[in-house]
Amino acid sequence: MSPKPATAVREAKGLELHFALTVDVVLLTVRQGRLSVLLVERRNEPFAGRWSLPGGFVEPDEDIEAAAIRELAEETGLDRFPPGIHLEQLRTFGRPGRDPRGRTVSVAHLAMVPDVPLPRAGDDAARARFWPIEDLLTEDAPRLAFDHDEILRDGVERARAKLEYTSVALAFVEEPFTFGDLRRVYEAVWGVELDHSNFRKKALDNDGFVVPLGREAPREKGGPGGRPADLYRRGSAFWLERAIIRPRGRHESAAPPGPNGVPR
Amino acid sequence: MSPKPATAVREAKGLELHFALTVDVVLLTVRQGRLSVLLVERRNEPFAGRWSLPGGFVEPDEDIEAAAIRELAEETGLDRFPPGIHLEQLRTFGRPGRDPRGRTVSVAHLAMVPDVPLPRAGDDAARARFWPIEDLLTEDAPRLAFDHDEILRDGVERARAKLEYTSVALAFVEEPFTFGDLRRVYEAVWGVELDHSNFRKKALDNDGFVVPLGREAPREKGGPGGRPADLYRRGSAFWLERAIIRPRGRHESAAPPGPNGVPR
DNA sequence: GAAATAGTGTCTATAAGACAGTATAAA
DNA sequence: TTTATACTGTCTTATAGACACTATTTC
Repeated sequence: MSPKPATAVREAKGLELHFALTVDVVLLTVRQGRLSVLLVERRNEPFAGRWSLPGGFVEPDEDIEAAAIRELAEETGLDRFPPGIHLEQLRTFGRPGRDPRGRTVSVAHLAMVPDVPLPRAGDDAARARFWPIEDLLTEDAPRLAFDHDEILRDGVERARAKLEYTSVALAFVEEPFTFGDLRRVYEAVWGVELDHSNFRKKALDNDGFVVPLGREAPREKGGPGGRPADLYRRGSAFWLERAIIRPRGRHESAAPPGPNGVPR
Repeated sequence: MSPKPATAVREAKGLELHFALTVDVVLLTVRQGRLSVLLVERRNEPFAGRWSLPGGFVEPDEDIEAAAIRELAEETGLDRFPPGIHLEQLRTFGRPGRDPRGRTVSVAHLAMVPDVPLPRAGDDAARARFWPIEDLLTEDAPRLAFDHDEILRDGVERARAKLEYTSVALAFVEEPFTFGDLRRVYEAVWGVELDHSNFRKKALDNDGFVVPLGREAPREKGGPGGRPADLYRRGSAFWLERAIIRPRGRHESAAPPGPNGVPR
């Protein structure tokens, strides 16, 4: 089915077009051992000068996911997505009043990428940079534009949970990678230290998670010493047969009740 | 912040309102030992006469979740939600062309309720009834309106997964309930048989999952015999400390790749 | 009595976690 | 040599699953 022009849509019988639709993206990466998110400094009102998640309006005949990819490219210069990138819908935020300009509904996305080069600022963003999560989810952190603080918290929690039972951690590393690389991803996202030996055992217990390349990584000169590590590439499995569970309380606490008085 | 009238919204600077916004609800329940979903027969075009998920347009100044609750009430007569009901966002569907009338974006929701009385048809729906899931997810099942087949599959899979690591199964039972009641919920949603003894052990291992009431249920006359069961009510925990895992392959298979070539 | 359902306990296989020991590199 | 990292194996404990046994009801 081909999309209709906006004029035809507007005149369609019984269809009232009251909403502006946007996409926002929580783009996570691991840099220098810290889970970080890409933020852009807003150039225009509302919230000019405030930091926000990259995003923008969906075009009238554009698919939602395509809009998320396009906005990432326009605002950050990430115009060619690295292989293995993960992109999924997070949740849709549509509280009346969340945008002072009027009724906008935002489909939030979660993306995970390897440690890519620093993005350049695009048309809509004055500046774009990665922020360590630990510098944002505190009391005295800068408040983000719109309801992006809430979206960011949702995205981080989704990522932390999803590392347990899927292979999305692989989206954070570039091939080939070592078990050390992969373990440091888990440690950065979860903010914990993991036992080398047990981590390897659990990862290898999951068929199709990682594939050994049978070679050894040369150590970088100037770095620390140590035995060269075996190299791996991403396997084909998405769901892990045996979850790699976070140490301690697997889920921190009970979720806050939603508007209906029900935990989400 | 108070919502603005639609006219003000439409004239807001730089805000083009190209989208109609709808909500759809996958309302699940367990009836006669079978996981079932509420469907309504459409009265109006498009897809008049086809079965669809209950749902409809979000009003210009209405919160999205409130719209989901309102539509359920209007279309099904479920105007007073039973206590313990669960309602959460599922995913947003916005492919251009999914609604032949023009560009509509639907925020799909997942709801779980106890075995409530048969709903009555409302204004927008000719008929409303519960359909067993097993009669819908097969090859020769009736095709639902719009992309509701896909939404339904998403909702059922979400519910099946969420029974493992949260207490949402409690949304399917009325208080007080027995371990037999609760076990039959898991069996119906997962389509498996569970060992009585081990199920009880695992449920009781989770603090705050269920609370014993210290009384015994009288057996119904006319039914099968058996020792009267202890009664329980819902506990306060939402996340389960120790997941109650499905037998066999916990996740059936790898997810199909999304538009970006990446599993969701 | 038989059949059905509920509650309790026990045994075994497996998985999780702690940790010791060996291997190979840089400085 | 010391330090740092990687790989391998072992031991203990915890959990999962199978299943036996008892308890209390209907028919």
